[in-house]
Amino acid sequence: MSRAMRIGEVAERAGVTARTIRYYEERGLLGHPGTREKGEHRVYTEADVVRLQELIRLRDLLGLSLDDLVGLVEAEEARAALRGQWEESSTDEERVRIVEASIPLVEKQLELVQSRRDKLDAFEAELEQKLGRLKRRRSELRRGAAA
Amino acid sequence: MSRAMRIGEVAERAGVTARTIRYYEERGLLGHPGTREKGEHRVYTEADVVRLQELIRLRDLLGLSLDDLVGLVEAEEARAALRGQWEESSTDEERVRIVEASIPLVEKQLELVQSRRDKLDAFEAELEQKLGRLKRRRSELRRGAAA
DNA sequence: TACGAATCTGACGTTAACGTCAAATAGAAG
DNA sequence: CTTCTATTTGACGTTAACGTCAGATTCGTA
Repeated sequence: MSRAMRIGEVAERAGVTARTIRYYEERGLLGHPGTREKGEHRVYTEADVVRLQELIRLRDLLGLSLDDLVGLVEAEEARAALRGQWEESSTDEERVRIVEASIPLVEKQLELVQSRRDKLDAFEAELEQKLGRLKRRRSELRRGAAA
Repeated sequence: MSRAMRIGEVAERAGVTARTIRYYEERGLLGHPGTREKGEHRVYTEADVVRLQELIRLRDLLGLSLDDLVGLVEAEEARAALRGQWEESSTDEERVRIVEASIPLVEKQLELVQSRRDKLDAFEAELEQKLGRLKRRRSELRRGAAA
């Protein structure tokens, strides 16, 4: 198990405030529901930090809203729940199910990232064309002005 | 000259509302200041549509705030103003200055787009690694479960 | 066990980027 | 000139994503 941490440390490592973390939990993005008495301090692990950092990244790089993020996470958990009903046998099967549930989530994230990158590629190409036209036009004008 | 248009048509073509266009003008991003009597309808050209679409794109793809966009645009106009003081001679020199003023702006946009794309590339690579690990782990677990 | 720093739980405040509404007006069409 | 629709200005409303504050409480430490 990784070292236990409290909200302040997690916030600092993820580059957000404690308020943000509480708000994300309130929205259902973070935290282990039902494992904390009212008033107790929240306890996090290394995996939670990684998770939070991923969410922040999706938010910042793709501009996803918290609703979007909730959608992603819920899709993950819905799959996990469906799989969970089907058969609850050994501990190894349990792990398989966890792994299988997270694969479509990562695939979805990949789609989002790639789609955005494609759009940026197209934008970049247009800007380069435009820059080329401007530079060409500039030298043409300079030639004309010098004549 | 390209066909003249009013705010409704511009809004539809750019995929925004008229309110957004007025707000952008209020923030100094759009419109030709001092060329309209109070109460008159706003008149736009094809170039204005292109300009607006670019702003929308920077906003949506990069998540730039209106303050960010104002910063970009002001940088452009500041250069144009500086250049304008220096020498005001012929009409051709005028055009050179306009072209020269817009080059750094396009370059700045290119930087922003490329920087964002780099980050997305890195994110994409990480997600693919993660996906590979998950799939490998899945087949390992299945093998173990079958034994 | 007493202390002090960090955390907890409400609750209300803030900002950007528009949405919405009303009354007046502009401008194209007949 | 009338009519009708789109537009204008001004003002207030809305939402997401936290910020901020206060008083109570928890938890590592001396």
